[in-house]
Amino acid sequence: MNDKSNLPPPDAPPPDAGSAPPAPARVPSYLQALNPAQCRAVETLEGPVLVLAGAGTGKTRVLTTRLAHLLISRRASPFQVLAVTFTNKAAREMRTRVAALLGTPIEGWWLGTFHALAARILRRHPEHVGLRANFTILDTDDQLRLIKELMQAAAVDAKKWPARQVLGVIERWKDRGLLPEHLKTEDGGGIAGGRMVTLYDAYQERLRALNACDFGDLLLHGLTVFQRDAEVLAHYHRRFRYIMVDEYQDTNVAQYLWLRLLAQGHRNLCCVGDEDQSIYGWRGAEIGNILRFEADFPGAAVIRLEENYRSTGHILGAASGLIGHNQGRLGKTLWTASADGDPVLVQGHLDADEEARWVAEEIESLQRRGQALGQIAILVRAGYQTREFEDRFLTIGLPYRVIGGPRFYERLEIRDALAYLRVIAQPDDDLAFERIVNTPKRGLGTAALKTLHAVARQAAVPLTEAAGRLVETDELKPKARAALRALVQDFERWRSLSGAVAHTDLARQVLDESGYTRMWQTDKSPEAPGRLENLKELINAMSEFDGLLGFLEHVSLVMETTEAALGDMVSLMTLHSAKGLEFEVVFLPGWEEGLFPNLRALEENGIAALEEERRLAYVGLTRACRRAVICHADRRRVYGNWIDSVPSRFLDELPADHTTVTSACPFADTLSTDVSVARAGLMRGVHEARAAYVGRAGSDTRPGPAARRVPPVLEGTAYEVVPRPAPTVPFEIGARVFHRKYGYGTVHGIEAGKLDIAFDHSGDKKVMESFVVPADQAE
DNA sequence: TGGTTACAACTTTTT
DNA sequence: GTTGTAACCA
Repeated sequence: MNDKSNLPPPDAPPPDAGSAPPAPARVPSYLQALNPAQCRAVETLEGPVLVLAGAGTGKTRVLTTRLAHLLISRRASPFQVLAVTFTNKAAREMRTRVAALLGTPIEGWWLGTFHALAARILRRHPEHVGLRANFTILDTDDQLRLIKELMQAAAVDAKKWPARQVLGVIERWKDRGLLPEHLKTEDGGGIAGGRMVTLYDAYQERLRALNACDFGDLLLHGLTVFQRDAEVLAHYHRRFRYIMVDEYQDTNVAQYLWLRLLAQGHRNLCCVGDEDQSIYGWRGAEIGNILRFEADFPGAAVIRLEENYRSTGHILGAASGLIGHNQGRLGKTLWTASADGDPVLVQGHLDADEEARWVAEEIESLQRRGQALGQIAILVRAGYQTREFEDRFLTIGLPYRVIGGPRFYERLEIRDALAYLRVIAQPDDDLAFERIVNTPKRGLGTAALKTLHAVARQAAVPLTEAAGRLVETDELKPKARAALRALVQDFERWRSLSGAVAHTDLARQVLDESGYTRMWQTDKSPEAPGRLENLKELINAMSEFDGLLGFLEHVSLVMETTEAALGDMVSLMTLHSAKGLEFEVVFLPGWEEGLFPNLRALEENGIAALEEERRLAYVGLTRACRRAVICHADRRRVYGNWIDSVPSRFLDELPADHTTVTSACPFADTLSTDVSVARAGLMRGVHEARAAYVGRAGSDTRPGPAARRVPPVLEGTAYEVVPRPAPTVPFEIGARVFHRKYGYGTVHGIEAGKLDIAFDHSGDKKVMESFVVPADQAE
């Protein structure tokens, strides 16, 4: 806990009485590396501070240096600093970078995500909210099953109001710090037949009975604990002398309230953020938090980081011009000392396929000039846009990776395995029990489950307990009874082992003895081997943790996949997942009305959504270091039908002196009037927007020579040209092959390194030889 | 209980 | 066009 011994000798004399802040004899080297604004952000330690850190202005550097500075100058011990991030990745990065600055790893400090820190506190005081210390943290899957159950019990039509939507409403309430008792019965409008609040109430009640909470509850319960127990709050006030928050623009109301309560102690709250990069409003983030900071914390110092170290002048100019159209801003003027570079290129296309083909050609041409593929990204508004690019890249054999796929802990087999472990760790976890009671099949079907539920409800006990009682009666048919008894005994045995055996061995044993492993071994579907592999990987991951409980906590709070291995490949991802990253070359396809700005977003949230979409565009542009290319297509297939599209209004908002506009549309200057009309319609209202989106033929409004393509010019850094690996094995017609994306298939045509493959589940595709392996070599 | 068919949905996503 | 879920049937 106390890590003073870990710290290097301080630059300043140690505080003897702990009162007077020590004055460093000289400016430490880690401060000399900063620019004046960054320096001020690091050295302004007392009182509320808002650091407005524009894109690429060295935000992380400031945060980590500030943290290191607090420790090195002996103003605070590690355990007196609370450092909150939004993602585990950010927390990890801060941890390693501070450790690097200090030259030693820090332990016992409070650095983590809102949720992880809140959970840590809640585990210490769970009784205030009716929980026990071993409470379960539910994931979306569990939440939805629970909601569905409750909706069925309340006879709410799940067709009309999908459980997803109901859960969404509850989560937004939680984001805003609202408990059922804060709401009026009619809140929630007509959703779920007007019974939203009743459902919310029932949901919370069930969670308590399950000794479980969801993500929102971690914060909400945290607030309740602080409000109910002044002693507890005072304890954390004493403890946290300095509080630092990253990505403040992404905090929701509950997080804001939580921070405000904790910061009341010493008032040393430093929030870092950028209102122009607030892109999570749709999941409860409240941009008002950052806009209101000075009003919330009177006397706050506001420090702007405006020197951008990432992008060229033209990219920065284009991005700044665009974001300047937003109203809700605190305002920053980013500048750079680097060269102007090339103007942002705006390129029109006929359709999405042509767009993908063109981008692929550009990438190949960049590659020929030595551009590393790993420094090229394609950032899309919606996940499905990656399809055309993937198809194209597969055809021409361009290596790429898609970021943001399905996550490890969300896979079916992993969730099943975890359910077994959860029941062992927390017998009240009915959701986990239900999940595996008949997986693998043990003849405990709907009838047996119904009886079991009845017993549980009648005696008001959890399912595990009810199962124990039920097998003593003859309510079940003999076969079902025997099966259930076996399961009950299994769990008793495993639970008694859990103290004695290593948790990894326990897990292995549970999977074997329950028949779960065998279930997949006998399964002949193509996914089965992979699933078994994943189960092994799960046990592997467990060994990093001391015990079962610690592992389960990790799984609940860190729902992320470990970083994919970094090969030299083009990255494909959504704009949202690109936040915080940077690439030398960025392609931004699909800048069309309806897609971007996104029509559904506008429908839901009007002008606020439009500004958020614009921030998303800003985030996209500012990811680029040297070159940004924006594309739009005249038509695009949306769910099977062709939709004519109009170039995005954001294109008009790009300052002309920072952009070069070309178009592949041969009618570029003949249809332009309709477009302005359509755009005007979008400004007036959403219904007209829809008409504009679906109804008009698209073209580029800008005058100028059609179809003249301005080739991208890169500044002359030379790179090693990496030769593509030669195809591995020659394939024959009829060969069974495996493909990373499309699965198993049969070759039925070969020409010039490309294979025609009939995939078992993905239809016929033309694929480069180097992208498939013989079926028997598949992982 | 498993398998098939019909129907609808379908923006972004971390914890 | 694709995918996932719910209802229905053998």
